Amino acid sequence: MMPTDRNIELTISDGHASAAPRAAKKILDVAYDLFYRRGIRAIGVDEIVRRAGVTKPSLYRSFPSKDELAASYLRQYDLDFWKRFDEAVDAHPGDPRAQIKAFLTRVGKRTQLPDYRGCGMTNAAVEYPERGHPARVVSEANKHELRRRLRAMALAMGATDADMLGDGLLLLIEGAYISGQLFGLGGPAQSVATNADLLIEASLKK
Amino acid sequence: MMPTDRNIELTISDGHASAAPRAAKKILDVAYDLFYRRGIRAIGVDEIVRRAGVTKPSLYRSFPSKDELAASYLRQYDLDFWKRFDEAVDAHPGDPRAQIKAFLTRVGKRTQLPDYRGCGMTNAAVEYPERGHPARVVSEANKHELRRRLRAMALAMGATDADMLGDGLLLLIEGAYISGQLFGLGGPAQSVATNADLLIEASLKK
DNA sequence: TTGTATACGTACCGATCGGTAACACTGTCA
DNA sequence: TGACAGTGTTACCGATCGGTACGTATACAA
Repeated sequence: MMPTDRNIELTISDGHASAAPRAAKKILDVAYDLFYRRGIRAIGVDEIVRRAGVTKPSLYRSFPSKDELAASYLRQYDLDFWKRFDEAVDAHPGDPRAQIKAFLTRVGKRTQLPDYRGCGMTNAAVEYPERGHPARVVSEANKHELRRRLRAMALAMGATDADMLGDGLLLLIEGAYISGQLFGLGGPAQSVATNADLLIEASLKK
Repeated sequence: MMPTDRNIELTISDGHASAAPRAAKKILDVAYDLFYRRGIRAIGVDEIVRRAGVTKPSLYRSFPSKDELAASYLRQYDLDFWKRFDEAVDAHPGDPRAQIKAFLTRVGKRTQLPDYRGCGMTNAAVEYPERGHPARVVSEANKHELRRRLRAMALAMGATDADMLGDGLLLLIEGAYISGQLFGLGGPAQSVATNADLLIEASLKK
């Protein structure tokens, strides 16, 4: 769940590769944890710097604003998300149905953890409905890419209507993220992989 | 989307039937609209009273706190939600599959509206992850009841595994709420009814 | 007319919000 | 040695947060 060291420079300043200040990493690590677990709006910058053991000026030297810090958190989340996704994909080369099943089995397991808090991307989009908000922009980009990949995988499976199946899988995934944090242990999210496989079976060309 | 007059007394003070002050209704109406469209944490009590044309003491005479006002908003949302749900149910007596299809067709249409903001219950649960928060309590109760009813309907349909199908439908519904506000027009939520029907077909005893 | 209760408004509270100005200290590298 | 980047310190800003003490207006009953 924590950002990895080698990605910090990319995440903090959106691409330029100068050495990242030391304090910035601690700030982003703490912000990542707090934003994810308790929500972005619920956390003030004072709490972040306090728990990171730094001061506010250090935060504002590395991040232009709290909104941009939130966007940086989500860019890190994006990297972590695709790492998990690609692990499932790479485990079953050439078999998109097995890839989906592997990914969703893992999602289903994660939703059953005691303090599961859903998808950081999804949550951020709920917290910031205004179009163009820095955090929302990152979130929307992640979801559009996920949709594109799911539709491509549905096509590779030979679905009767690939876009329909891809979107159906996306709905199940988002539903798992949300109901995972709403119901906790024993909730509907545990059945996401099975339901997805049922939907896939029903969507293949006969 | 607005609370109805006849429900205000129930909603405001959680059951006791004394006459509700006149200002309380305006406050709840305005809070309903603002909380739903822009989020609970994003709206301050000052903005609510200003747009309601009243003053803060009036708010705090009818509602013990902002958190309780949020809970009142969700109690009203609960009434409105079940009204919509039961309209779809009543339109197809004795035919749970058609009931689900009717409800989801309507949900799918709503998600395509320009400023669709998802489900107020779901959004509130994302905004308030702390267990026991007044708003979250209402939200969780609503979702548990929805799960119960969906599972009962799946059973009435004659599903091979009714709980599995009921939970699958819940995942699709929550996915539609979220992706509706994430993708907007043309997003995956428009296909929720079709995907649900596919899943139902695949889940019936052969 | 007066008493009483209820609803409403003015003005204010301390705390926290995101964000900044100014300056001292430290380590690195030329 | 000197320059410089990064960090720390302290103190502060105006705005807004949720919430309240207290006086006033209005309605109805006696």
